Amino acid sequence: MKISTKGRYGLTIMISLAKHYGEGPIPLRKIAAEYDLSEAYLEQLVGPLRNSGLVKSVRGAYGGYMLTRGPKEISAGDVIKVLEGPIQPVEGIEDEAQPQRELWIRIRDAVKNVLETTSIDDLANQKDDNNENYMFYI
Amino acid sequence: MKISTKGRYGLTIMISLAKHYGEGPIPLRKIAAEYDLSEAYLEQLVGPLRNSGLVKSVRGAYGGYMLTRGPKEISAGDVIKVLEGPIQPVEGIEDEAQPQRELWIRIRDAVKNVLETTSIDDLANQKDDNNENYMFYI
DNA sequence: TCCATTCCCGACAAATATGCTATACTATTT
DNA sequence: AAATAGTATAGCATATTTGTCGGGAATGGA
Repeated sequence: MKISTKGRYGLTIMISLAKHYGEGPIPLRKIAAEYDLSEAYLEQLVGPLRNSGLVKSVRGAYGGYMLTRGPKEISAGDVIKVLEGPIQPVEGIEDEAQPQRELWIRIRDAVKNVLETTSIDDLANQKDDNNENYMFYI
Repeated sequence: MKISTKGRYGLTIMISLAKHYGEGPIPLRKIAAEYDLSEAYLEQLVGPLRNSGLVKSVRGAYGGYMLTRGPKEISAGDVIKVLEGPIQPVEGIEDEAQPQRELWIRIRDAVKNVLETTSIDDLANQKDDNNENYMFYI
């Protein structure tokens, strides 16, 4: 049970955009350099973020990405959902009454609650530091 | 962010043992048949459970596995931790003050709380049914 | 107009994880 | 001794993860 770099880097992008909110488009090159990540990989991750409407892009020189809403209006769950898949299982959990059902629901709801009540703005205003490359195991 | 069959089948084993608690050793063959799972695969999963002291084995004819403690004294977290990896990240989260740090801690604590307050006995006394093979996405 | 910058798109690939199967044991009970 | 059952290890097909690479297309500035 883990959150992969996909979700983590995705949050990194969103947090960086939140920090520069209102400053116009921010290029991925800058974010990649700032956090020492692969720009090409970030490009892959930002695709879904754009398609889901969390960020918008400006092409060309001096282009980049920017949040479509204020950092307070975007939750960590919005980002994780797009990059790591749905928080709620697509099928099975509602109709199947397996013994573990109650446990999965409890866990899902607990995680959901945290993800939905934590905004990108909250995270952007944490103390900043470098971005380690380890996998986070829950 | 998902829980794989490893953790799910592991819980299935533990729940089955909880249901037959006090009846002596239960062979994996029986559990595998009851839930229509591969016995050989369950054998792989029960290894870590034995090594971590959650179950003990009795070899030979009429042998099998049994819980080392009462079902109320074993939490879902005990099982998940063994099969899916540590709930707490091994390194990094404490000393690295990355922006997401607070979020990971909040999620970890929320999940941890659910896993630790839900006992195997709780799950064994849920309404029983078959065990679907889908992946559970959080 | 040309060019550097930047987003956009799709293919590919190495590494790891998942979900098993198979084999060959060893230990214990009857 | 034979049957039952656990133990250990290896292999393997598939999927996912974590990227890389190459080529476009749009844009702004010189």
